This record gives sequence, structure tokens and C-alpha cells, in this order.
Amino acid sequence: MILATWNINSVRLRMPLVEKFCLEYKPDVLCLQETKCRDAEFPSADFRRLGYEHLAINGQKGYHGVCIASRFPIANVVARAFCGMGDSRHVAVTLAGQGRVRQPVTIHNFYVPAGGDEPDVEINPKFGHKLSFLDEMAGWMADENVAATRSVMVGDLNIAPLETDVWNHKALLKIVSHTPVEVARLGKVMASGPWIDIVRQHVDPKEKLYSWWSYRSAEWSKADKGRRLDHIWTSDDLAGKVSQIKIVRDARGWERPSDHVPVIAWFDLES
DNA sequence: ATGGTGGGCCACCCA
Repeated sequence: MILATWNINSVRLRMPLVEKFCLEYKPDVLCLQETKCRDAEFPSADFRRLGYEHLAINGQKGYHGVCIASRFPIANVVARAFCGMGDSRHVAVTLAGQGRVRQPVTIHNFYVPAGGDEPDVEINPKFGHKLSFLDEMAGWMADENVAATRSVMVGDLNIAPLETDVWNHKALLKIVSHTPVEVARLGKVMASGPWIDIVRQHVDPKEKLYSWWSYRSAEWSKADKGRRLDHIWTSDDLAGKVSQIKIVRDARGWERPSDHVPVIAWFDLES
């Protein structure tokens, strides 16, 4: 089972890139963030044509929006609202246990608030919202035992936790996405269950690794001022079933790209 | 320290 996560930054605008990616990497399950359209405007027919007949969409007009597109049947679709707001930042499904997925697997797809520019809750409510969102995630995941067994959590978490998840650790310590306060909050989310950062299990933490490069930086590849904001975690029972990981860096150089690139995990769930 | 570039959508919001 091939699972991918990608902040697409407008699914309608970038449907040609979604198609290119799906034809090249053949993900069975594709989790998108920042779809930026209402459910009725989601290009569902295009996904069905590509073989993704099972869609769980949680969209809203103009902002945010997440979806899970699957070749396998899905059940138990849940879209939770966080922080008492109407933002579409979460959707979850369970893949039925059949065929190449022998037993059910639950997948959570998150788009964590970016948090604004100033890492100070006193003057920046967006930063407060981000921290509250993470606290609520941690509490809810612990209460619901989300990570207990056969679970995957993916998404744009808008935090680069490790020193090697950013191009310059010292320079970014006061930059939202890499502040110690956020990294500690993300640590609490991870401690809400037996979660494993499966990408870092496959890529040495000493190696630099990014999934996002700002639109504002010229020559993104040469300057390489990236951050690893996009994540795939699994419950510990699934960690040994991941055979390969890839971050599709090339996608940042495609025509009219998203500022994020896909992250892919290959699972062996047949045994 | 500043401003740089992209979304949605039509005055600015967001990243």
C-alpha cells in the first residue's frame, strides 16, 4: 500500500500536477492539504478518472481544506473541528481490511495552523491558535487512543522539529515553525500514543531533509533554504511494515508548483 | 531590517 501526503495549495489549480504525480508514483491513498475549495467544487470526477473512487473531503471556501483520496474502500469518515472554529483542518478514514490491506488501517490527515509571523501569543493570536490546536490534538489523540494500533497520521504540521529539518537551526530558532515552544508542543502530540516518525526512521536524523521551500526565495534549489513541515507518523505496530520513504523534491521544480512537495511511504500490509 | 512570491477572489485575507 502506497500512501502519500501533499500540501497542494489549491487542488483545482494544480490538478494537472496531481495527475502527473499519481501516474508517476501510483499512490493508493493520497492525503491533500490546502485544497482551498468547497466540497461541491472539489474535482471529484478527475480523481475518480485517476482511479480514486473513494473520497473523504473536508473543504471550505478559499482557505484550508483537506481530503483523502483512496483506491481502496473507506469507512468511518470523521472530520473533527478544532479550537471551536469551523476551519477544515482534519479528516480521517479507515481502510477496510481486504486485498493488499489485510486488516483495517485508520488514517488521520491534518493541516495544522501556520501560526503567523510573530512567535508570541501576547501579540499574535495566530500563534496562540497554533499552540491551542496542538494541545487539543494531543489531548484528543490521547483520549481517543488514536495511535493505539494500526494508525497513520499525516499532514502539513507546519513544524520542523529537528535541527536537520531546517536549513539553519540557529537562524530559525525564533522563526515560527521551528521555535522550541512549537517543537515541545509537537512532542506532546507525539507522546499522545506510541507514534513513530516513520520518515526519520528511514532517513538518518543527521541528514538535512526538507519538504517545503518558500515561494519568496529565488533559486529555491540552489539556495536550498527548506524546512521539513510535512510528516508521516505510524503507530509502532506498523513501523516495521514501512519498506521505503521518499520526499519528491523534484516536484518543487514542476510547472506552477506548490511550495510543498509530496512525502510517500510504502507499506507492506499483506502479512 | 526588509521584502521578496504565490494562493483565493475582487478588498484584502492567507501562506
